[in-house]
Amino acid sequence: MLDEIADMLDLEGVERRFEVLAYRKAAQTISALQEDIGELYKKRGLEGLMELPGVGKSIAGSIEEYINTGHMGKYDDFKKRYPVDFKELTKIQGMGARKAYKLYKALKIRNMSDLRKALEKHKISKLEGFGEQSEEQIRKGIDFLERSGGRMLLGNALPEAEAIRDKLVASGLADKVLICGSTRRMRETVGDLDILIISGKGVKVMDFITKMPEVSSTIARGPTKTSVVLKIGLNCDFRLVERKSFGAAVQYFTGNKDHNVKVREIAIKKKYKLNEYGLFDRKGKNVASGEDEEDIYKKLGMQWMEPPMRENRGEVELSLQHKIPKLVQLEDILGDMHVHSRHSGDSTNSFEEIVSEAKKLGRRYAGITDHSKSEYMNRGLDEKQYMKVFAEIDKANKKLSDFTLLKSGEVDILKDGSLDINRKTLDEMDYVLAAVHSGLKDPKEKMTKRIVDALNSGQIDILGHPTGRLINEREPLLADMDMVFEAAKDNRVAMEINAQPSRLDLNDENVIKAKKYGLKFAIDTDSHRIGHMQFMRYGVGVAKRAWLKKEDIVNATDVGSFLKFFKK
DNA sequence: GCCGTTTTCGGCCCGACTGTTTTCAGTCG
Repeated sequence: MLDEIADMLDLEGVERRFEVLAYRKAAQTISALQEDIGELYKKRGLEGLMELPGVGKSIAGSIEEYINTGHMGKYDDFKKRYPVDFKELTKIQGMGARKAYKLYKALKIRNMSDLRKALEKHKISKLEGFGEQSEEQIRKGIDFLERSGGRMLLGNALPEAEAIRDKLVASGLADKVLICGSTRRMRETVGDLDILIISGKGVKVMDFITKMPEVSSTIARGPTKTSVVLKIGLNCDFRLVERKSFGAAVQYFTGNKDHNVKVREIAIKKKYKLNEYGLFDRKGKNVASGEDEEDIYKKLGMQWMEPPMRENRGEVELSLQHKIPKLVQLEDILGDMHVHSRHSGDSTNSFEEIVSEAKKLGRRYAGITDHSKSEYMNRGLDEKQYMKVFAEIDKANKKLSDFTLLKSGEVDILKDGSLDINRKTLDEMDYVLAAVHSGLKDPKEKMTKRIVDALNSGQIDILGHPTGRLINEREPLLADMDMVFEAAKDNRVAMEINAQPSRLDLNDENVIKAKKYGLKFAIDTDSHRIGHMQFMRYGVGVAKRAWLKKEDIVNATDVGSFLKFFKK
């Protein structure tokens, strides 16, 4: 709502542009909040709200009003004047509030369905300020939205699943609860949640589930299976089995489908039958212990593997040969090479906060990677400012005995393939992380040359979020990844696996490809807030899906070995 | 509308890019 108020304020004219900024900032703070804002208000009242950065008396008042009454007067008033679904329409790439409002004024378009009708009649291209290409772009934007629609980021789905699991366990009604499906396989997006339960109190469990505050409606409800729609807009299937079937059920509900088909074929060859209740011989006798997934695989002559491998990408064959690799684990990650600090504009983290959180998470070093000067919006650093930050890092390190802060920067790769920070300053960095942030729509040839030139400069150690994609929001940049990986190999540049849930960049498929070139990887959180440092598990998920081992990861070693790797 | 303090007002980010124009508006980051 605050974001939409900002949209509508924006339409009021330039003189209100600072109010727009204020509302945007408040909206951002609240959406990044770990805690539910209703809970915060309950605990700390209006004062608690006003302590949030960017939330002052007026906005806090609006939030309070909304929590207490379900309405926000300011929002409602604006909506009367601008009866347009900006939230929906601005999801279309290239469509902002102004264009949306123009469409409303000219064609009375209020929402997506109005817009579709206008597109069908080719009305858009005839409007002043719009043309054939604009119409086509809008059409493409809607297509993209639809293609990505329905699947939720793992980073949103997994915490929701965990919260539900924890409540079920805490209720005392369930003996065992396990999150299965694509969530367990750590897919980057999740179509629905699958939660498996062992309980002797089936009816009570299902009662409990359908009354959970997370649930908005019930689709189906039976003694062993209940399907609900969650308030976050995701379906969730609950499946209840007996203890003796748990292992088989976990295997079955974890998938994926193709993997399961293969495993079942193996069962048939061995004259067994595998279903979600167990592994049975011809006489119908359960031959696996059943309580444990590993035993199912073992009885089939297979080696158990972690769920992220189960995508039928050759893991079944490997498992039959007992050659499943030992995958990198979250605990192996000792450093976080991409952390923003308060020295540039889009983060508020102090060194003290970063160190304390990193230590809590078992890390032993972290690289400070504030934006470089081309990121005007984020008040990126110039050479002089970097040197100042480095001096502060030196100072901070003197006080640290069991942790090391490293000097780095998230340096911009400019349109001509050069870096926007001079060599002298880059040489002062312990390692250089570079990334493309602008001109993301460059044609393939140009973009490839740009990145390859940058890699060939010999000044880069880690290529940050190499494809620039934002899941469900922005397509990856066009570049010939084979040429990029080749150049990275020649220059000993590691690829980042950016663990931000909306990035996961490189993704699993690109990691598999890059690994064939013998490249190494840095799994980084790209933290802009302290809470982001916990995103590491999503990056490790990508690594596991690409079968990476500890040796493949440059930050799964001590700080000395990490630095040695990049010595050129 | 928020914030910090050189504190109760003045400042708040701004250039690139696109598609539309023919000098710019809108969007993005």
